[in-house]
Amino acid sequence: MSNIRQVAALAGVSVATVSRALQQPERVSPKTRSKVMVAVNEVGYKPNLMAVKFRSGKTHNLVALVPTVANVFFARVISGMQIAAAKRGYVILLANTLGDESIEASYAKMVQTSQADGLIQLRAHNPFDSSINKPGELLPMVNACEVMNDINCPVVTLDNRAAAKAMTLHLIELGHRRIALIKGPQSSPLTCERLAGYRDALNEAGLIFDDSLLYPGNFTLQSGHDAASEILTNDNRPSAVFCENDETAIGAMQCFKQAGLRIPQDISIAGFDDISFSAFCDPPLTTIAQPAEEFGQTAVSLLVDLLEGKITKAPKVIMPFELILRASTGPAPDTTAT
Amino acid sequence: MSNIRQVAALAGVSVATVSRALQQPERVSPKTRSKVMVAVNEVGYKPNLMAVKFRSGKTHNLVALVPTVANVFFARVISGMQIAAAKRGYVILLANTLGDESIEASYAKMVQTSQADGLIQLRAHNPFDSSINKPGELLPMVNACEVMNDINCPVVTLDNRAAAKAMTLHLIELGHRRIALIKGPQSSPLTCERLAGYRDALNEAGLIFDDSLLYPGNFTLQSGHDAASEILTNDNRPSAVFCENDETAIGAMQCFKQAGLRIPQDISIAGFDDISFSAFCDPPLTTIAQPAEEFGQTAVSLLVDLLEGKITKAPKVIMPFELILRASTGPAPDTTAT
DNA sequence: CCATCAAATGCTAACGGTTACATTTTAGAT
DNA sequence: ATCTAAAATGTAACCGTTAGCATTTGATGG
Repeated sequence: MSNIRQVAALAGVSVATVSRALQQPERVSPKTRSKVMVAVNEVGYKPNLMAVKFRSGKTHNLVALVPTVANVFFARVISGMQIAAAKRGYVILLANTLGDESIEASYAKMVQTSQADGLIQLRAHNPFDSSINKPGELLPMVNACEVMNDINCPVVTLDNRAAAKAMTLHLIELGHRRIALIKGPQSSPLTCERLAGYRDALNEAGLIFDDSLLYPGNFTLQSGHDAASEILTNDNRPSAVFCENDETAIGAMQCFKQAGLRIPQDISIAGFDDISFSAFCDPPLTTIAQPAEEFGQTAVSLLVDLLEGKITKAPKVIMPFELILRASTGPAPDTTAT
Repeated sequence: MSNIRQVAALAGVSVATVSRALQQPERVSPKTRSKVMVAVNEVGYKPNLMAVKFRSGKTHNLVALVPTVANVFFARVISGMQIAAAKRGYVILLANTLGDESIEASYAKMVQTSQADGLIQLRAHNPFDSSINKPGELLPMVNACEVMNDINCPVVTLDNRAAAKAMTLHLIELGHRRIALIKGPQSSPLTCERLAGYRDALNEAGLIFDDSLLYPGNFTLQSGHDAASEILTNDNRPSAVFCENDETAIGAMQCFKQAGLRIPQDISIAGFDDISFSAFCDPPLTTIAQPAEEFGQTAVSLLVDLLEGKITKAPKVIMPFELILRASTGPAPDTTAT
């Protein structure tokens, strides 16, 4: 591997001149510049960027803590992060943490060991150990999607409560009175927020909250399927099911259909996220669209701003959601009899 | 940010001793070691790994060129790469290339600029410029999933031709005589290999190959849906459709169902990849399971072996596939009449 | 008490760039 | 031709760590 000294020797100039010829060509005479370029090509010189990063103290790396890369929604977020990072000259170091705090901590340590400048966390948990805290300074981090409310860094999120309320109201307007909710993991704040929105809607419509209509889930296809078979055993079966994400809804949908129920004639199903598969279910799934790519882009953009000293206060960005009405939700069966 | 000199000063020893106390504790007396540890904790010393990497010339970073992170199959591969990389002390730098050769090239350059030690390419294209070629040396790269056959590096793949043949034979055994094929992108070798396997099966069964049964696709849900509506306009409609991946199959399935066809009674559908959604379709999708996570793990493992000089010849690893028979394929409609 | 040797520790030169500062060259004005 | 200022180039310190070699310390045996 050639280095700048070899180039300098070959071109018959000093290393400083080579460096300048490459970084600030206007500061070098055209003649020297071309001598240098010839030498560069001759030896196939490529600057060692590890040395540059070490010298400058800036790595231009960003760690992304993602609970599960294999989750379609997160995949879209990652995609957005990539785009924004590339645009601003940063690289994403992807960590598939499986929600494990020790894995998160080990990747967070990359920031403290100067391997990365900052971190994006998609889960509501501070991955840093306390040694990183500087009084009055923001953490070198952005918390997106599933966020903490008392964290000292920029935050990008969605009004999950309002979104869940909107969806529940949609089901209520269709005449549904008994609406099941298949929840996400207990530990996730998203689960609580969406549950709160669901309750808000019931309250507003004057419906009573019945916790026998709450079913556990964990955002996977299988958990949706399992919850659905539980629902089928309910003597007083709900006429609609709101699932806290699309995977759960798709899993549930399969179960209902295989049990011979028609969707939405016999039971309505709604999801959350609007992953690509949701538009290609049969019937297509009513859901809440989240701007997943924009989540990633905004998170990166805020983080870079923070790292480059362009912001000193931690903003809280609320992204918009959209109710996507498709064919999986319809009037409640008994509504017609009313 | 504290450095090793501050620790040394505080502990009253030389920097070399601090370094040794941390890297090879047995080479330092217990007394000194504890003095050093006290000082380390005192100043909150964390070694600057950028400096270490620069010094050692090894970054322990691996670039992964992934056509689309948002593709469920690739997401599984990435997950496998992560696991294997973490196990061997490497970090994955994820590049979402969108199949764009200039984006690939820009990330490949990270290897040549000492920002990464090696690269994993999931597409059949050499992302390096020729300057990296060393006579008689392997490229610092592993090519996985969709592979080139004349590339000077380890390769991890599946016998796509045999797999496609097996699936086609399965459909033929069910009595299907007219089997459509929804292809992947023209540019992908996978498309050709799977097509070849499809033809092999037809030949073996003595069926004639009819290229009006070939439909273009690009591995997306939408393209499956589009191809299916084309198929519906075919006067002599095929009784089975083999899709070159599961997304395509799921898109096609929706189209057929919405057109009132029953699956598999009216038309059989088969996919390729066995993504998680395939088991949760209605009906569940017959497909070819690929060991996606193992692809990623094996690729990383081979690459690390190569980088650490443990292999000098480029192996070609063929991963096993498995025919997963589910309910989306069944006897051909006219077979019953036979 | 000294010689010998091993263990422990220290000193310092790398690694490959960048950049502040010093020095030389060049061009323009007189 | 001479002076001056600007442009071009060179010199060397620096970033934080490691590791080879030199030196010191301490233990062992005679």
